[in-house]
Amino acid sequence: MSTAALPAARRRSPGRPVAGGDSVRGALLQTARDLFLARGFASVTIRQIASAAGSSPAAIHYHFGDKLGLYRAMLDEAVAPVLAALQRLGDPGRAEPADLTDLVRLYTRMLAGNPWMPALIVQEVLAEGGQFREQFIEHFAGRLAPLFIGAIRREQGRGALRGDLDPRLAALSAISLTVFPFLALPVTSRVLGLSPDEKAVERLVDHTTRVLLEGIRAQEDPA
Amino acid sequence: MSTAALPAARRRSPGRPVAGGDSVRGALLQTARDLFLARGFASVTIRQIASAAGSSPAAIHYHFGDKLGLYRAMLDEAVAPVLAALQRLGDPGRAEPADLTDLVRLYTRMLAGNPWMPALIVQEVLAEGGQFREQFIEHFAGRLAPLFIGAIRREQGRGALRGDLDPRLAALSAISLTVFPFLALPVTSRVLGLSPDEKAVERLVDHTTRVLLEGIRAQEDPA
DNA sequence: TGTACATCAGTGAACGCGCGTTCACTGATGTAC
DNA sequence: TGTACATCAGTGAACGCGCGTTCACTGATGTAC
Repeated sequence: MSTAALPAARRRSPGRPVAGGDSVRGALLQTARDLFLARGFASVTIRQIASAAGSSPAAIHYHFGDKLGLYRAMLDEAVAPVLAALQRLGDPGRAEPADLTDLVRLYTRMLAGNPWMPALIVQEVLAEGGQFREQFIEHFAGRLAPLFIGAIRREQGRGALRGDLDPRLAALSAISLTVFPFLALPVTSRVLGLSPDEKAVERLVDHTTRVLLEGIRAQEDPA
Repeated sequence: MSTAALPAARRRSPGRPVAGGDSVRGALLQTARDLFLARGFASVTIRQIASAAGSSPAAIHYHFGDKLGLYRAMLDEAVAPVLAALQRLGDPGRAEPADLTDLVRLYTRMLAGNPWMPALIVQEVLAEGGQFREQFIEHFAGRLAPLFIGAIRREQGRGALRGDLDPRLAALSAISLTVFPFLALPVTSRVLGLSPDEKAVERLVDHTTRVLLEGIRAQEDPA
């Protein structure tokens, strides 16, 4: 039984790898996303990432220059497709601007479909010193907020929402109801027994939109 | 002009300090709270804390054993008074159980009155690997959630809230509307122009309770 | 089509810095007699 | 009330580890002729 001296795993030998294999670069990016977003920039070492990706710290330097370079590349790659979708949504050339229900539904599905996003928001936007806050404000929040406020103002103008409603606070409520359940899932799954599966997400969307719309609509019987 | 050799600040000399001075221990705890909650455990070094508190790394070892010991002591001290207040609230011997409006108002004021709490929740509860998640669930969330659900069930039983409402989702909405605005302040202050001053907090409470209560109350005219 | 050479995509080992921690020491304070 | 001594509340300097980074090298691949 000579199990003792077995190499733990097939290690890549020195020299340029044969073509067609899976790229070290891609493995590093994916591993970096998992580890950085779960535990934060400072808590993760490049040795941990390299080892989990089956590579070496030097490969990180080769591809990304340094630790921060890897981090930024990971963020760019993760965020790009979501950013593109948002860009299309805010396009003023669209036939019909999105209404409040659409926005809540779309935002909720975006969060549900990209499980790394809540971690990104917590670690890199809301936490002080987060690397991504400025970009997030410029590209996400700064674009979404006007869409919410615009939708509220339009429906308020039609008399469908209370006239004394502050559109900024109403937008805040909409975003709170939409985003917080995903941020708080590690807690609510335990104290409220909530789960993130697809059926639960749809029930959440229905509940949220109903609470929001009932909560801000014009009263039929003003006292 | 012999400014070059001036000592940067009055430094404590070796030996036991004279009595009546402000304690190094207290200064370390307060500085640790500011730095740890703003930037996270791993990003802050004990040299930074010691230096900002006008002390030395060795003093941290003397009082708290190690870095984690300082961190735990800081958490305990910060959280103790809030925990005590919560304990009184959940006391079953109280004459009247808190209703939903009371709970939202109380929770909001707790967050507004302890500006370090949102940072604590983001850094140490919602972030993966947060040191405080278990304690938070046991002592805060695990106690608050039943109070919210209880209040909702009671008002539902009276027919004041929609009968088809899931009390767990309604509690989630209440907590979302209450907590998220404080977590998101670094972002909303810039994209929505919101401020955390006292007047704004009171307007927020009024808005939130109204949206919530209108959003979940029984319909006068069921279709 | 061969072939020589530059380039590419990495590796393994070493380096220096700064981190948490520890050590030997200091001098004011509390206490027993 | 003095005084001797133990204890307390720290300090400054040093230690070792592990971190991000760098260096010299390797061998497959692409390209010019």
